[in-house]
Amino acid sequence: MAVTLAAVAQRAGVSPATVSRVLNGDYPVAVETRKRVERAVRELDYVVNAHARALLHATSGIVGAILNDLSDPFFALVFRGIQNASGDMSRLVVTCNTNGNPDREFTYIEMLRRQRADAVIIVGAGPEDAGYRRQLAAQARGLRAQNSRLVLCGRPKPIRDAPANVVTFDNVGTGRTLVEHLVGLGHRRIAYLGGPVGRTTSNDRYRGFVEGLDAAGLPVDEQLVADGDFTRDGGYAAATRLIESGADFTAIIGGNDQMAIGVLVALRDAGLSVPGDVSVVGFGDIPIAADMIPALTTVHLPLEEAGRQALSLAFAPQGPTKTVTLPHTLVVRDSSGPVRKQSPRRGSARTRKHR
Amino acid sequence: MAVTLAAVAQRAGVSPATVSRVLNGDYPVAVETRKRVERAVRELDYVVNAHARALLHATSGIVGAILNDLSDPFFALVFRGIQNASGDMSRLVVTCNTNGNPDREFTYIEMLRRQRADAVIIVGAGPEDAGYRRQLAAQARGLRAQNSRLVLCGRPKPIRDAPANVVTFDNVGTGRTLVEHLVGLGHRRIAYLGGPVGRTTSNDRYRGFVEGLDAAGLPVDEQLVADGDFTRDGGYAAATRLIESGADFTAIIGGNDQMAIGVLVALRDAGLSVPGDVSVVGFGDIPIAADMIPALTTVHLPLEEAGRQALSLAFAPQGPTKTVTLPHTLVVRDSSGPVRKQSPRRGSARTRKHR
DNA sequence: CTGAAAGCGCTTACAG
DNA sequence: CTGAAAGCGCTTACAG
Repeated sequence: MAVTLAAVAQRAGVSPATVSRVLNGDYPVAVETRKRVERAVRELDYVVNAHARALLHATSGIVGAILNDLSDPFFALVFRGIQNASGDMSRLVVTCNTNGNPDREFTYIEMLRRQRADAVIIVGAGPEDAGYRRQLAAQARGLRAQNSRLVLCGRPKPIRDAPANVVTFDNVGTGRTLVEHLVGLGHRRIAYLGGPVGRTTSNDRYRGFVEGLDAAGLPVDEQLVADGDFTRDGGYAAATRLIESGADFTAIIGGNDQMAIGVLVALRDAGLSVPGDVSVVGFGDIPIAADMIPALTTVHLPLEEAGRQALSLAFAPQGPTKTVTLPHTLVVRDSSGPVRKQSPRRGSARTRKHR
Repeated sequence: MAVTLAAVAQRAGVSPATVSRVLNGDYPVAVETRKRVERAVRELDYVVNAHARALLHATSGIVGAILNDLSDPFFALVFRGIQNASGDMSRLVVTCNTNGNPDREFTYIEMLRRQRADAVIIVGAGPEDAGYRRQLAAQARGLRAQNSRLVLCGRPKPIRDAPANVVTFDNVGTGRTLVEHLVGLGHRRIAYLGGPVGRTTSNDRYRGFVEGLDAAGLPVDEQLVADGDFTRDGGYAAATRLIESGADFTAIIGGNDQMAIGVLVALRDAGLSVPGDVSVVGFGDIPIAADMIPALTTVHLPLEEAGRQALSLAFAPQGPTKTVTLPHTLVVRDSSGPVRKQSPRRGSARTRKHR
């Protein structure tokens, strides 16, 4: 179907070996011959078959990135880091969206292994359950056996001795940081509208929340805690339910920035002011967070940097596995402020507005 | 290095042919034999080599998506449509970020051709210049010759007879629609802060702007027109320059939603109210547009649908090339309103706020 | 139901 | 500087 190297050889009147040498350019070929071959390549519009090559080299130049959803800014940013770091373009990055489904994750790993991918990077949280973790560790070993590697970006190793490199954040720490910030502002009744249950990131952030409360001598009020799905709409829904429950609170922590943005809108729709009536904070510091009104207080996570490091770990020389924990920083903006004396009331109108 | 089919055959005590048959499952194999083979596969953790397979089939199960930047919501949404449409997961989607660089685009097409990609989808605007268009058409023919295809998503064919399918929007129409909307609101001095110069989408939207003005009997005022780069920061910068120029205007059209959001923030920072002093509109209707304050009036583009259709065109049965133009709709929100009597003034405070 | 053999499109020692 | 030959890891007629 497609033009083959043999066809080029025939047209140029040389052997396939010679064509190959011209193409790869690292071998002496007579100038005349080279020219003839180059002309034949041009005339025939020959494009080398990467599969035939890969068969010889046992490497493919492909790296796989497995993520929940590329249209989520968290993943988009990490992915951009990955892409930029593999910037010389000699590599092709395959993206696999799992929508958080572990089965799809394994299917994709399998496909990537078939492609003899040079590395597989899994971005984002993973399930906490033991069965899943064992299976992932097995895949890590499989990849290693193929001379490929697994890098986890945004979650810890599934089991201690899994052959995988890790670049992640101190998610527990971020949760604690946010609580400290709010407590410092005088808040005592802090709601937590978290991410999907049973996943590493959600669990760790929530753990940090609990630890922070503990440290401040505050109890966890089940009424003020709900799970979500890391989406803007999920945040909106959870906040709406919280407001309608009549519960008493002066601050809300969203499981991530998108949820916090949903919370912001839900409060606005309910006629509550931020931070006058309720303070709102998130995790991540995605770009749009700063453009919200009020601008969102959040924990900055170096997402692009994480992607960049994940890629470089994927091609680092062999050696003992590494775990890199990237630092986070609290970014205080307008959505969090001192607690008010009374509980929030519908329809209150005080707003602080500036950037 | 990696486990081969031959190794499995040896361990199971059968021929390679038999192992292949068990793996592909479409051929009668004795139950006993099948079990032995399956066990060997499991014990050895055998994963078939996709390259060896591709060599036989002349197809790879790979589709390439070439886009400017996946962390731009426009592209992220289209890409999500592509991914979802190829949802059975038997295909791998390779993403290639070009950052708008045509050279990178061609490099990626070449790599995808080497991989014998089943299809290549290019998303977003392209340069208008003739040299580029000729080259792209040549690649389209090359792809066709390899039994692959090119789909253009968001731009027209480079030349009339290029063998490429197209799914796009009526960009000229969207520009006109926005002007009509603003003129209907009484605006006469409308600024246009457009996208990158020389690219199809920017040019078409601007053309629509000019046509709309024409239809309303209004002149184009060069003072009120500037180019940008389709980013939030670019919109912010362009709007800031416009404000500082002291020019007289009552509405701003951003080249896309991101630019419009930047414009919104710039106006806020300059103490101007939207839509009290200035109306702002954009193109695209990315999700966050509705969460801005004020919520952004924009032209809704069915981005995900475009991605979905692009993928399905990529695998549609052969035939004459198709061009699908998806409909757009004006979404009026809070950022546009009736024109005021006088010109905008710094520090005016009237705001309309609701959703 | 199973196996031996040819071949997919390349590259790379090996010879000359 | 150039070519013939073997081989990468699979699948698929062809035989039996």
